[in-house]
Amino acid sequence: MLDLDFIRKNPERVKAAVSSKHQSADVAALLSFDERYRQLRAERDRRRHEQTEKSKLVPQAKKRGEDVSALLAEMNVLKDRIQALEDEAKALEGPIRDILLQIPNVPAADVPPGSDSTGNVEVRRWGDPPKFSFKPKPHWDLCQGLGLVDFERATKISGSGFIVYLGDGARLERALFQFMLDLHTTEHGYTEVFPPFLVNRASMTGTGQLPKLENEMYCATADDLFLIPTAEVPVTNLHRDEILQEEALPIFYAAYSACFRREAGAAGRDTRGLIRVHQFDKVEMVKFTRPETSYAELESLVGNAEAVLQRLGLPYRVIHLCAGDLSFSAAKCYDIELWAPGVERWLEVSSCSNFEDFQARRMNLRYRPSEGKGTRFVHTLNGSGVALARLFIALLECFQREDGSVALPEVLWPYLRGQKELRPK
RNA sequence: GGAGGGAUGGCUGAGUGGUUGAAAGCGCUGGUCUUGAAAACCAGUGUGCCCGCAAGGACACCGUGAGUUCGAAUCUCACUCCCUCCGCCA
Repeated sequence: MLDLDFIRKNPERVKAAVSSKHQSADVAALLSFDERYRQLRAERDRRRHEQTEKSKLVPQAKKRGEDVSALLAEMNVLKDRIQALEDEAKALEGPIRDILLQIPNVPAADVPPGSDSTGNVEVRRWGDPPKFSFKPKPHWDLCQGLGLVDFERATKISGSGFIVYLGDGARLERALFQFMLDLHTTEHGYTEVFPPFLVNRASMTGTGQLPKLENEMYCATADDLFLIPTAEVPVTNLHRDEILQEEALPIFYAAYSACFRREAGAAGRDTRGLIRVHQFDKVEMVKFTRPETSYAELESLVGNAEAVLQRLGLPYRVIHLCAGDLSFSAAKCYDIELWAPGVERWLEVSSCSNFEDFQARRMNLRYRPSEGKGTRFVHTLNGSGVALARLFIALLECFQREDGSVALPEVLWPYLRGQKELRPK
């Protein structure tokens, strides 16, 4: 959420951000509610002051044996007046907060203009797409031939969009996220976290999934808990409602989690294979930083995600998202896409974002500067490091051989008890 | 699931209707003293929000939300969380 004072002073910039992110929050209404709210509060505060002063007279008068009934009558009128002011102000708090929660973050100054993905800018590429002397197969054929996945039974036990990994498939999945976690925790300075996969409403609101994306998430209604769409939610909320010491910053966490998404708006898209599924595995990186360093930290965060792909030897490109393609909470975001030669598509496997103080404000996460007074909001960042299923796809499709076998990258061998390739059984 | 107990500032802990945002101690920061440190002593030390250029001032906050009262940390109700014991359980 944005600073209300910032909105008061920059209404046009905020309105521009709302429309560039295709949102519909009513900034003008917010400002008029806010104006009225402050009037009411000021009046109430004056009456309260009066009340406090007068209430002190009661015991004094009683002590002198005076009749206090006139004073009490006066106080009763005052009390009703305060109550009325209070009620009217309270009634405005809900609408103010509702609108505030619906206003998206303002894109950073260097974010490219543009209203959709066509405005995105490719920043760099790494690696060459593999050349094949045969027509590379899509991953679902490779999975079939190698016996890695059982799509039919997954549908039977859960429904479409769910995956059962079997045998080498299950081992490869586990090897991949274990490799990624090890890389980030041993070489990139992240502390490993294993979070809950169900979180409460306050956590979902803190990172910005709620109130807008309620329909995108699986909800355990009996307990009002949500299945996490990404480990970003539990991990970023670790420090919700805290005041950190400046010396504690920056904090880096890396977490594996399963991720659950209803994909309600994407029904019918990418129905085949592993491209778009309701449950997938992901290693997520989360950073808490001082405001001054957050953009430098965003660059190194992207680098940490790229390191995963470089070690695996998978070609990718980094995309700087334009304003219109930026998510609700992000101020700046890079996507990393892997080339998947079987399906002949670039697949998004990472999204690295700086939220500046947008999430911190929602979750009331601050730090105390070692110099100077008061508190400041921390900056939060996160990035996939990286998302499975799609990584799994690219790996199979890039390293496939004509006979249907798949070569495994050397960095994974230790995680697979020395196994160097996947062979049809 | 059953039965009890509890929630106060960074921490410990007092406070059961009236200048209590809150005693005391610890911790922390600055100062005095000291060659330096410790000890001792002195001073300071929550957050939010509004008004103000500022100095400063007002208001709110004692788990959360309602209520009683002229006045609530203190009384009432609901909820949440934590602790202890019993039962159940991977």
